[in-house]
Amino acid sequence: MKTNKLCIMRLSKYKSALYRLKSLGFVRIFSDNLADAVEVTSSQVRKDFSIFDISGNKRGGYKIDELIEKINTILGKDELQKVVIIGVGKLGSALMHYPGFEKEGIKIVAAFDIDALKFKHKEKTPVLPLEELPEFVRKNNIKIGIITVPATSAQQVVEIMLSAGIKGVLNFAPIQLRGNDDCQINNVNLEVELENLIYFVNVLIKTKGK
Amino acid sequence: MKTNKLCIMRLSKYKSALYRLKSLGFVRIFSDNLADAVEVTSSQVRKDFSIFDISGNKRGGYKIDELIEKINTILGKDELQKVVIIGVGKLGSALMHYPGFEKEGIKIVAAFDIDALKFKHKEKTPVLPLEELPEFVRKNNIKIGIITVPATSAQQVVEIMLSAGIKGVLNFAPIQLRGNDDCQINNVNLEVELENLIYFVNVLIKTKGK
DNA sequence: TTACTTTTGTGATAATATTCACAATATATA
DNA sequence: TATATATTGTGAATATTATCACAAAAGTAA
Ligand SMILES: NC(=O)c1ccc[n+]([C@@H]2O[C@H](COP(=O)([O-])OP(=O)(O)OC[C@H]3O[C@@H](n4cnc5c(N)ncnc54)[C@H](O)[C@@H]3O)[C@@H](O)[C@H]2O)c1
Ligand SMILES: NC(=O)c1ccc[n+]([C@@H]2O[C@H](COP(=O)([O-])OP(=O)(O)OC[C@H]3O[C@@H](n4cnc5c(N)ncnc54)[C@H](O)[C@@H]3O)[C@@H](O)[C@H]2O)c1
Repeated sequence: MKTNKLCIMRLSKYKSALYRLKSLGFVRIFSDNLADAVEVTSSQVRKDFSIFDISGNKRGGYKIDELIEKINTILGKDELQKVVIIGVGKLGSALMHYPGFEKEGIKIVAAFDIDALKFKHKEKTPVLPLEELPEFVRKNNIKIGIITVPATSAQQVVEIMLSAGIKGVLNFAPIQLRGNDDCQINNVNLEVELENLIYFVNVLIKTKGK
Repeated sequence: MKTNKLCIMRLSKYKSALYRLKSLGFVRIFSDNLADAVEVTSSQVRKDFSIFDISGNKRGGYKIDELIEKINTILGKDELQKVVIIGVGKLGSALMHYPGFEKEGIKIVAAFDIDALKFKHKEKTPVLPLEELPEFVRKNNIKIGIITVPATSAQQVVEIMLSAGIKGVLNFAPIQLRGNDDCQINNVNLEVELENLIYFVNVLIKTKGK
């Protein structure tokens, strides 16, 4: 079973589109419709599905409910995913209180900081001292953590997370983190995203000029 | 000149690594060092450079200052990039006040919302009514906008932006936006990012089990 | 029931992206 | 200055990803 990051991201997008289409009253769907919704080709959709042995009905398409369920299973969403956030600054607290994650079965169960002013032991999503992270992670069997600390602290934080047993990190600090083979580190680098956009807009403007 | 999105993103990362290496006292750099810093292969670095006719010295590597300048030129960073934000909620205001963009020559010059409670006409980065966006964009020759409104408003907002003359959109709403050939729309979908991470962590845990 | 149409599923093919490998050459060394 | 060595720059080779194209299957209509 060959998979790659882009393929998995497309699965997420298919799922999201399927929820929308379902709420619009659709019960069955064709690769064509999904392709439109996600802006890929229909053979891309079918190929992605075939990689995961998702099959529909020739001429009948796919049943939306079944499809959503299969994709959720592939994406490991059968159970609620518990996630912690490290760094409760501007970005961290925006993420912490974002209701969109819980709708997707992702629950921010706690956050950690080193600034005592940020601590909130009694909230439904507590903000705790960083020292308590290892114990919390072990007790609650947390696998995923989000890093929203300044770049200068990020490497140090990731090391604490790894030794606590975290297996997956989503890092927002604009710096390349060193991990190990036991842990998947993905980066969201918004400076890079903006620069990329600026580049392609410049290309666009130039090629339109002629 | 063949380019692709990943290659441009790597250029951004090289640049970021170069600033760091420079601050550490380096003056010259080899493809090998950069490769380490960005976690790619050294031939990837050299190939990326050769695509843009960036050349170094055989045996002498690259001069950091020249390299930074060349990459900045490619990325269109010779002049300050003015950007607007639409949607001053939790995420939008985090981005609006993030100093990291200005360091990279990206300036958030104004934000727009429909909620009168958010308006701030007198701040250095004003929050203005959405109706004023078209005029502001034209007067200030803005090319880039960031969408941080709820998914339900995003399509409507992007249409206003396009007709105002915006050429590039960074969209944080978890929905596929329709644009046109005159405009580059890039998406940052954090739900998708997290789901992706969860998938690969599950793969990791499974393969470690055996 | 049969002919016709639509859509899937997938091997073959094409396009893209990365790595290899090595000649060319700039610098260091003796 | 001559020799040794490290590093670039890039075609060729490989690997990865996406598209094509069509046989097979399933629904529809007559
Ligand atoms: N704010 C944005 O819009 C934005 C955009 C792009 C990238 N980022 C990146 O995201 C990260 C957070 O940005 P922010 O604007 O929220 O910063 P911030 O300064 O508002 O918040 C950082 C938080 O991390 C905490 N912290 C610092 N060191 C820590 C440590 N060792 N352990 C635990 N907590 C620690 C601080 O107490 C603070 O609460 C930064 O790396 C930044 O570069 C932010
Ligand atoms: N907060 C997060 O951490 C987070 C994470 C992932 C994705 N997102 C996405 O980012 C977007 C913003 O999230 P948020 O948490 O900041 O939401 P929010 O509700 O805090 O803020 C939304 C803002 O947009 C404004 N708005 C609504 N309709 C508008 C319109 N038509 N024109 C201009 N402004 C309008 C609202 O007045 C509000 O100020 C959403 O699409 C959300 O799905 C947010």
